[in-house]
Amino acid sequence: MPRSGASTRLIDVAERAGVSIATASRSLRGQDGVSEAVAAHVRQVATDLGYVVNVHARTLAGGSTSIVGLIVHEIGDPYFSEIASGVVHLATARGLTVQICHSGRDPLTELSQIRTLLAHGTQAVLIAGSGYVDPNLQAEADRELRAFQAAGGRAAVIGRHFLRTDAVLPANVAAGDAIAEHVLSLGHRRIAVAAGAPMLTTVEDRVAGVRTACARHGLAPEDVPVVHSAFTRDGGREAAEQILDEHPGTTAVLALNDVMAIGVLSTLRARGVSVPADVSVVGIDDIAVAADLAPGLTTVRLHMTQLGELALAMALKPPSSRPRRRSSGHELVVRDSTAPPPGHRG
Amino acid sequence: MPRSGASTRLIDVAERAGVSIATASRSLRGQDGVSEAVAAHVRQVATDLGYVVNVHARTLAGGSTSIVGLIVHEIGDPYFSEIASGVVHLATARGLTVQICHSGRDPLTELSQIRTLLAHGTQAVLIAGSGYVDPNLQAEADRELRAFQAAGGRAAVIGRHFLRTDAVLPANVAAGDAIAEHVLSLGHRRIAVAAGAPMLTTVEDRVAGVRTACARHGLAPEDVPVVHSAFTRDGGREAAEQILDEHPGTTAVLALNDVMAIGVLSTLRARGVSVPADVSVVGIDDIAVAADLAPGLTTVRLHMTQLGELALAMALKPPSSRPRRRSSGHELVVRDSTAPPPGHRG
DNA sequence: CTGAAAGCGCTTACAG
DNA sequence: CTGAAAGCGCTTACAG
Repeated sequence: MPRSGASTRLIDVAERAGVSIATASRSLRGQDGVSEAVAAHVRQVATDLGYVVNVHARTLAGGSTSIVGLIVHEIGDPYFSEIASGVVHLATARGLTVQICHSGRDPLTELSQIRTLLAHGTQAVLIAGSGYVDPNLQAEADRELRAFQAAGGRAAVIGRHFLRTDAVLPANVAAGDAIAEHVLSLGHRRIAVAAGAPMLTTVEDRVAGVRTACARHGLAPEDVPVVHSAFTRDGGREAAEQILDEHPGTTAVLALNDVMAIGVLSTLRARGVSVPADVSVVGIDDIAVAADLAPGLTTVRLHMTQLGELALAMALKPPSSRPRRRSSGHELVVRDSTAPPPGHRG
Repeated sequence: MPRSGASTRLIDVAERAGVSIATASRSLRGQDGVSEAVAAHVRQVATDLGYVVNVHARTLAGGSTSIVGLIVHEIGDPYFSEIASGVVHLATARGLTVQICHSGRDPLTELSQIRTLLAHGTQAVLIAGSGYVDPNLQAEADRELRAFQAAGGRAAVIGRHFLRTDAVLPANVAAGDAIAEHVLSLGHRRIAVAAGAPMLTTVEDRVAGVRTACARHGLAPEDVPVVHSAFTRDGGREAAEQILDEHPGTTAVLALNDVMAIGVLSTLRARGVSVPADVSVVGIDDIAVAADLAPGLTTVRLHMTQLGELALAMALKPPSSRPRRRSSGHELVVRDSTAPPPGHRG
């Protein structure tokens, strides 16, 4: 492994500058308690020698880390890669490095990733991705994060989690409401929902929003079938197949995220169902590619890049006595995948 | 900052297991020189206590690091998020954590990211994304990486770089050849290329492949205009506009990556040009969404996830005396965005 | 303002 | 097979 002994150490700088390592350390960190002349000299020597602090030694000795941990379900998923992009951009601007882990939407994996990040002495950990409906699933993670925060660490989540941390809350309920309201006001009454796993709070919240809008229009829960599948493109395919088979006559499919909507569109295309002439399709998130699908996907913009930036910004602020919560903006983006139902008189 | 004292330490495990920290350390690392019974007991205790090794202490003490650095142009770009996904998956399986940095396709930024990663004592650094046509742009980076590797660090790149490291070479020339050959054999002769910045070796190589195929079919370089723009979706839009304006009569647009192809499709749609009836469009990469565009994008599959895994796997092997090179597989994936040119007798 | 010294948590010769 | 001890490079009380 890279022997740090191979490179310049603080003691080399100190000796060359004719001071103690304590003084050298203080000079380099810009702490006061050192005469400016000495400090300047030390800094010059350090530059000449190409000195770079050993992060491990610094962290172990109690100095601050410059690492931020980010846990995502899967970095290949556009929702998460857009969040990650926001995090990395802000982190870079602040001189921080980002460590990325996969949770795979599994509470146990998530816990072990949290532990890894804490062991790496990250100064902040960010958890992107849905929480779990059953609070017990995150109880252990909550315990770890509280201890971490009690010791001065920082944490923030994106989504509704049962964790005592700062949180950025995507407008999931409002988004569910908005997509349902949109198709309802177009005249649709035979609506089906392509949803991710029911254990996810994101799914629960988006379904709740859909239900609210439906109720407003006089549709009972049993009138609107919800098909649960994986919260992925392939999950969307499966959900669409099930909807077509079990609920023929459906005129609008509400996919609870854009990647599922992509799967839904794929299945409809394969089955020769025209969108939006026969069936309207809606998503949520507005991932970058949503505008470029054909038909362009009607969806709700959740500003993932901003979500990521926001979460990191919160985590970097001094902690408040109680966890902060911030909601993200959201707006319905109407494109070409939705229209009035067939035979509808507009 | 997060005091690691807040969490379980090796000495806690050792005490609880009734052994010395030396024995505990050896047990946990699976080193021999410990009776299996003792080792098993220690491991059990560690698990019970939720012990996670402090990476900084381990590294400082001379153990190996468990961090891998990954430099990408931009994690929000599907090409890179798919590579990152492969890297993170393999890394997780090997008990490694991945640090991600953005290069922004800028040599200077890239250099500073390399420096940061080295200072963090990563055991390996992976550079994904194109190299630069001018070797001088990476001379300093090369120097740093050589020193790093001389000291036992590992490095690998994805793409053609002027760096003395292991390398995974995406089949860029072959891919360029394949897409050109495909449209040429469909009968197209009025072909234009939507390319990224000419300073990138990836662009240079893909253009070279295109030229080769064109030459085979009797087309001179001046017969095939190459429009350079940003290697992004918006770059694709701009390139397509320029092609439509300056080269009317073009029947096939070769976009040098899928995100540019998405931009090209977007512009064609906006301008009312039908794909593939009026104009055929091809991409390269086969990002996940390529299959779900409408029309489905004809492209060359480069297996980015595997590229990422491969690069990490190489970097994790013991170094060879001279840099290794591996080429990736590639295959033309014909979908619905290509057809014979208008009026062509098949 | 400056320095000697303890200690962060771990690994690895070196002894037993 | 097991343990006591040195040491990795740094930071930070604690003395001067």
